[in-house]
This record gives sequence, C-alpha cells and structure tokens, in this order.
Amino acid sequence: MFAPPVKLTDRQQELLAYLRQHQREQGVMPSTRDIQRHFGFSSQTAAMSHLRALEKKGVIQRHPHKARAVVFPEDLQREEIVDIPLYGHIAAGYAEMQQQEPDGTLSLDAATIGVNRGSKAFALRVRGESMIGVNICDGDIAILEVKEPRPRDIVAALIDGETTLKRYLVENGRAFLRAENPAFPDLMPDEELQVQGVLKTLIRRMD
Amino acid sequence: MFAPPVKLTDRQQELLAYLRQHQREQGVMPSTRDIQRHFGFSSQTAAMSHLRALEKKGVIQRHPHKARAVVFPEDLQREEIVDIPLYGHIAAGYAEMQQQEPDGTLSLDAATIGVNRGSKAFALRVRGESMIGVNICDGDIAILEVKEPRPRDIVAALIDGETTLKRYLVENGRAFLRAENPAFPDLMPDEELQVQGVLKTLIRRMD
DNA sequence: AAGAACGCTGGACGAGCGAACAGTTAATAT
DNA sequence: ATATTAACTGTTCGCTCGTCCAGCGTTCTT
Repeated sequence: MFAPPVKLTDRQQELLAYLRQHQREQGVMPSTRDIQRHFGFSSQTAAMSHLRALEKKGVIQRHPHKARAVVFPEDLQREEIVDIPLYGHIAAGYAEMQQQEPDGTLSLDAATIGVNRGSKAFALRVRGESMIGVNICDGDIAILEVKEPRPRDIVAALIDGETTLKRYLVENGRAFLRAENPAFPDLMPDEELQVQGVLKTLIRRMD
Repeated sequence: MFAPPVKLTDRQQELLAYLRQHQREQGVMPSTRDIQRHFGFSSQTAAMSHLRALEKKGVIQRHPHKARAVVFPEDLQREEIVDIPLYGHIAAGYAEMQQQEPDGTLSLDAATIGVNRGSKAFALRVRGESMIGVNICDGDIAILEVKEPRPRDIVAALIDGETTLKRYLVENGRAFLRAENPAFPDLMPDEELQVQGVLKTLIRRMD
C-alpha cells in the first residue's frame, strides 16, 4: 500500500531514526524503557506518546499490549529478502561451495531476482568478454540458481577445475558450452559436464 | 561471520520456519506462548526448549529476559536494505514523482547498488536500444540516485515531457544528452535540462 | 484568542513474558 | 547396553512492559 511521504517533526524524526538504529544493531525493537533511557526522558510515557504520534502519522504500526512490537509498514510490505553468497573463486560443486566462506553477500528481494527463499543460489563475478554477444560484461555480478539446466540456458559450469559462464547446449545427446562471442571456442568437457547453476539475474554497477 | 550450514531436526526446522513466517507476517517475533499456541503444546516451556536448542546450533540468537527478542544472525549481518520504487512512466521531477504510486518496489542492500539509505533513489525500465553501445538493453531495470550529474554520467532526464536514459555531456557550457548508439541523435533541450537522476546500478533478469 | 498538536513529567496497575526447576518417554549416538 | 539428545509436560516466580490517567508548558494552526 503506497503512502506518500508525511511531515514529521524534528523530534519525531530522531525517534524514528533511533527505532531503525536499534533494530539494525540489536535485531529487535526497543521497549518504551529502552527509548526512555536513550533519550534521557524522566518518564517512559514520553516514549509512549511519541510512538502514538508516529503511529498516527502512519510511519510505524504497533501491536497493542505486546512488548517490542513496533513495526515499520515497509517491512511488512517488502518481498522476502534473500541473502546470496558471492564467491570469488569456485572450483567445486554446490555442496562444497556451501562450506566455503564467500567473498561477500548480496541481499535482494526474491521477486527481483526470480529465486525463492528456499532455493539454493549463489553469485559470482563475470570474467572476460566471452558472453559479450548477449551484453554480459566483464565485472558483472551473475546470480545463479542451483538447478538442472535446459538447453540454451546460460550456466556456470566446471571446466578443467575452473568455473566458467557460458551457454549450455546439447547436440547428439552431448552437452557442451558455447560462448556468446565468436572469438571463443566451444568447450567440450572430457567427462560429464558439471553444471553449478543456471543464470537468473545480472547486476552491474555503473558508477 | 560466515557459518556453514548445520544439521537441524525436522521439528527444529518447523520451529525455524514458524519464526520466519511469524516475523514476515506480523513484523515481530512470536513470544513463547505464541509458539506454544501455534504448535499446540500444553506447555510454553516446550517452546523455550526448542529456542534454546536452536540458539545452541547458532541459527538464532536471543536477548535474555526480553520479550520477543529472538534474532536471526543473518539479519544482524545484512547490509541495510533500501526499498527502491519502480516507476513505469515518469513525466515529472523527483518531488512530484514521490507523490505518484510506483509500479512496484525493488529491495536491495545499499552496498550492492551504491545508494545510501538516506539518499533519494528510484528505478525505471530501459526502453529501446539507444544505450546498447554500453551494453544497456531494452527491459533492463535502471536504479538511479537523485543528485547532480557530472559530465559523462548516464542520467534519466526529461525531454519533451518524457523521461529518457542517456549520457550527460556538457559542451560550451551547454548540457545535452547523447545516446550510446549511432542510430540515435543527440538531444538538445529547449530549456535547461531537467535531470531526474544519475544511473547507479543496472539489473537484468535472464530467465 | 482558542484549540490542537507537541513534548514531555509522574505514578500506579496488571498482563505478558522469559526463566527456573522437576520430570517423562522416545530416539539416536557411542 | 548405556549415555545423550530430542521433545515434550507441568508449575511457579518475578521482572518486563504496555497502558491508563492526570497534568504542565510551548508552539502551531485556525
């Protein structure tokens, strides 16, 4: 439910900022006494009063009679967030990958990247220009889902112990990888092709 | 702090799923009595027992002696999430844009897109092939920050009452827009160029 | 000027809530 | 076979916590 911005007093903004900060740092909302202590109020009902005003302006919601039950409406409306580990170097299947510490983590809502919370997903950085024919650039972040590839899917797969991002093709019952750049040859695996994941979403920083 | 996956019993997984669900739907964690009611336990201490076990396995954290104070460790570690409104059609400056209901919302961590929580940002869909020279494709989602452009930034700007995504250039003290595709001419505004935002990040679904 | 909103003080109440403790039975690990 | 873990029941306690009520002074709106 879209809500245009509302006017808050300076003090109300301070209160709101404190709620956000506390939630970020502690993982839970503060109680009215936490708020009292933080702002140096003599009475906890000053906190109550502010919460009531913020609720009236629609920027928070409260569950009556429950401790720590302040809610940001946008938290309720948000699509479920998925944490995607970003690996710098992968030389393994997904099971081993999970045991490896990632280089970082991306967090996005599930709908944006087309990956459900329960699905296994990971991210890696595109290296080189082998997929430039479909506008996939060196340095892009590729988000992949661990699942069976269909022909023409773009996949991350293991070739000679290294992960590569290519188009997955099947000819004469034989799976292989093709670049989207004529300067790069097809890759035929010696054994069965080990696909690590199927490309779902691409992210590129432009600044 | 990276933690490899741990083994949970079936019941523990049910408990964990309930915690997630309750938090998503209500915005706050359940109390031990909420958990008791949900699972049909005769005693609230069954819930306590499960929470203790989950905490021991590291998949939740708890603040002692505080109500509803179960925390998912990954929530604490996550970069701050930013909700970016996605507009289908923009024929205005940012102030008017804010009053308009967006077509949807993207939620991403601030570090991934290079936009701080306090900054004003919005998203729109790329239309056409005018920026294909820098691998920006029709249908891509562009995330922009409202700020002053520097020469060579890619910006969303108003031309003839329509928003367009182009490279911002300044020559002889005159600002104008250039496509990254020779098939598209430079765009010189009749009046002062109204820039809506500067491109920060591009997102593309590949499936 | 009057009324409403803002931003607090202060006190007291009772329900919500985590926690401690004791225990049982079943399943799993050694 | 024994020990440990899992999954609960059951009772009680005391603290945390939101809520109500009364009020004051200041600022803003009509």
